[in-house]
Amino acid sequence: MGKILPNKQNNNSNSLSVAARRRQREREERYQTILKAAETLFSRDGYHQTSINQIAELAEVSVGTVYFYFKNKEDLLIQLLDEISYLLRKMVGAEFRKTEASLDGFMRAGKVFFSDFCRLHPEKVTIMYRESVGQSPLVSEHIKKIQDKIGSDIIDALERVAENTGQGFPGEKTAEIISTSILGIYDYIASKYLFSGDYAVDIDTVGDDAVNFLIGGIQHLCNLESNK
Amino acid sequence: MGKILPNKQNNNSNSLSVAARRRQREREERYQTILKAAETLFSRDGYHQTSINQIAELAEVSVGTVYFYFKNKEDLLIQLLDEISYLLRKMVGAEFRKTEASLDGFMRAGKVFFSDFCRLHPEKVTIMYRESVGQSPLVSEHIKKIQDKIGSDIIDALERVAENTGQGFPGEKTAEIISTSILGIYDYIASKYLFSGDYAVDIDTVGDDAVNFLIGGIQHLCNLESNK
Amino acid sequence: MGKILPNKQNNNSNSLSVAARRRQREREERYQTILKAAETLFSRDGYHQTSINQIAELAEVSVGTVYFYFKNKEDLLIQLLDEISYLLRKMVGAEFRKTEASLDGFMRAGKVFFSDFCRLHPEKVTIMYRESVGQSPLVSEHIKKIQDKIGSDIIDALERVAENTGQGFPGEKTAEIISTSILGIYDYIASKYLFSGDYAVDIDTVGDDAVNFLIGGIQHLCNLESNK
Amino acid sequence: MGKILPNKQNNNSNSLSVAARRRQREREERYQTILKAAETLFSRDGYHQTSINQIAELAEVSVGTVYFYFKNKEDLLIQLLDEISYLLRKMVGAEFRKTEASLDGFMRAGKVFFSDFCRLHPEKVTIMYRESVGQSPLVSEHIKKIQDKIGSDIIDALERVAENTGQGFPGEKTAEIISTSILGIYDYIASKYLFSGDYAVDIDTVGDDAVNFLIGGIQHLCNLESNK
DNA sequence: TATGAATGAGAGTTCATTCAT
DNA sequence: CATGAATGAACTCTCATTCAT
Repeated sequence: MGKILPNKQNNNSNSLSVAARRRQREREERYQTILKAAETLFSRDGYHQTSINQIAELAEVSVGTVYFYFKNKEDLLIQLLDEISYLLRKMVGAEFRKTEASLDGFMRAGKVFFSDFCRLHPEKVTIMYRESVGQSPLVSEHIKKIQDKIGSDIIDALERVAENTGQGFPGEKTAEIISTSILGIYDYIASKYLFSGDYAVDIDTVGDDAVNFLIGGIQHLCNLESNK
Repeated sequence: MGKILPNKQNNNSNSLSVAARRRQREREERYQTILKAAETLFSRDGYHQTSINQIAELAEVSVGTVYFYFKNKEDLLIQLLDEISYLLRKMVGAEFRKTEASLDGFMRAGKVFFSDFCRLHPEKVTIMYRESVGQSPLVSEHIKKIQDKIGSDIIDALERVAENTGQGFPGEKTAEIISTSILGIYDYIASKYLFSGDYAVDIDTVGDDAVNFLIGGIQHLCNLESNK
Repeated sequence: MGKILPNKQNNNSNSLSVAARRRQREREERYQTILKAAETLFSRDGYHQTSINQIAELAEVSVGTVYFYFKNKEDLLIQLLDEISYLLRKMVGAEFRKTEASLDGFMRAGKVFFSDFCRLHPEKVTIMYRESVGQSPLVSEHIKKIQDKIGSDIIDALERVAENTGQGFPGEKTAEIISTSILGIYDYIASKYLFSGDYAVDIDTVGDDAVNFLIGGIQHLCNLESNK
Repeated sequence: MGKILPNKQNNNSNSLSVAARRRQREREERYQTILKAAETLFSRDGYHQTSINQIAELAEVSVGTVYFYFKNKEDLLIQLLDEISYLLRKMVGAEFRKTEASLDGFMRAGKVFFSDFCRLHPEKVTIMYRESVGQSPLVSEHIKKIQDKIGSDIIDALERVAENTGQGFPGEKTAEIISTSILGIYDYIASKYLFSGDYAVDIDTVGDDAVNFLIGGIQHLCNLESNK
């Protein structure tokens, strides 16, 4: 993730001694252990209902150690959201890039989100979508940046598809609106069908319907025909 | 909203004395004053960043008075969400019922949401969509019920439209998925274009695009043709 | 109980109008209703766990009315303890006075306490013995007076018995010590066998043993022989 | 008392480092300091009249520290009662066991209670007997267990004495009733002559009379002759 | 680096008491 | 006399954060 650890030269050269390398490896493991503990608890109990003591306990380190690796509780959430959004963009983006920027790409990317990302990382989805709101200004600001980044991915994809098919967007903001709508659909569908135990449904089927819904929306707004 | 006030007979008969009626009216005013103060602060700073003391101060009452009218802080949020969702359903539902259960109805309902509800009650939208997540189990449970109610409204509307046009839904869960997607779109579009000061756009235009997007989604999933 | 009601002439003469007499009667009923409500709640939940609001609710009056009849919460407890101790002294003392100041009188008085007072008024016993400790200085002071009064009753009885039988007490404080011991026995036996649901025993049998125990104690200290 | 401190392995092995041992010792000292402060204030002002802030102030720690060592205010009282009852049982029981289970043992144990325990630890007696009633259900339950334990000690002693002297108890519950009566005597005598400043008497003399009183009671119920 | 005891501001909540009507 | 809404001081408890070891 390229996270630069505190007070540490990010020197990957092999000039480091064996001991130094071991220490660096251990540091990174600790960092991840703590982050994983936070992920587990934030997703299970929520950010505000989780205390640093609980995180330290689960990670089997002292509270002091948590504060050595992370500036404060907010930082812990921010780093977590960064990791999650990085993984999300990597997985979904990679799938889209396999196609030649077509609506089919949106379909495949959507399936990857519902069938792979949500299924493999339900806790990450919970945090991404549940702890992304109602936070302090500082965190809110950061979250907006993340969402803008993911939004940009979608807008870029939309524009390339439009270019490829020779179509355009009726309004200046249309691509952005579509992007925002898609994010809303992803969030609500994932939240409803993944975490509320009441719904015992096949996430694949649900994902298919949701993807078809948004494909329809795009076509309707842009007069595109699926090149599927 | 027909909220029954604490320790009060809900006696609407005119047998009440003048003094008693005045007191009851004052009680309801106080109740609304406090609720309004909570709305303002929750929407500006967020639920967790708002203290009961601040609410009392803004409402110009003592903390004790807040607790006279509301069981606790959670109750304050729940009553608020109830009032907001009641208003939302009333406004949007009334507009839909003006049509004869057609896709056009969805369009008009969507416009009412974006152009009327969001514009007139931006704070209510913030609370409805920002404080609806990451809360304690008790609140989460209540919120789920509210969302289910609104979701049911949409599903009912969808089914009546399908019936009217002689179409159907491909899958058992399709109507529910569409409903959930629409809620997601509403949430994200409203949140993005209403409260992030960066975007100075015409909410009407944005709303139009969003509504067209979801209309396209419905048609695509159900093979409906707009009877607009 | 001779409790003088607030701001009221304690005029029992028949010069009062019918209406005035009715009001006075109603006042006394209210007073008793509130006291009874307090008794019920204090005995069930304890003094500190009971609020004035609860008492008012159970008595079906407003909190203001409670404060009209009683100076404050402490006063409520004090009046209650006065009533209880008055009844206790009346019942037990009356029984003792039926005998000619003999050890037999102690026996009969003890039986009255266990078989009559405890059985008929378990809540009064709870309050008398459970709320008599751990209170504020003002209440503590009053309780000490009550206990001294009951203690004096016993000491008087002991001295009359000693006089009747020509015996004496070895030490200056002996009568007082016996009296205190008897009170301790009454308290603990009543508390253990009356209110802890675990013990399903015959209070009469238990009372008999307890009474015999204390009779033995008296004899041993004073070299008396039972004139039973 | 072998109280296990929070989050600590109860590792008594000498494998602990010097620093770790020092920290453990300091933790135990702090724990005792806070408990001692609570004892002082509870005994002087009563449990309900004492606030955590006062305890923290007297112990010269912060409120947070109090809550680091004790779960809550109730826990503080419970730990205190445990320590007191442990000491009481140890002192009185040790004295009784010096004799060969005779009435003389009861005498000596009684003297130890009045002359040693009460004189050395008047505050402990206050708490033991004044805060043992009128508490919340949770505390009440715990207190009942403690009293049952002490009661059992006495019953055991009584049964061994009866066995030694070839006597028996008239009823099934007699030993228990005697035990309860003795506890009542201890409580009332200690409370009256130790803490009510009005009585400046020799606790030894008072104790002697009280002990003789209960010895007489036992003999009378069991037809025992003192083997003194 | 790692620890974990200590901090203390601040939170939510209760409740005896008052007083205008 | 009776009401009950209003008060606000005081309480218990939490927890992010620090720092000496």
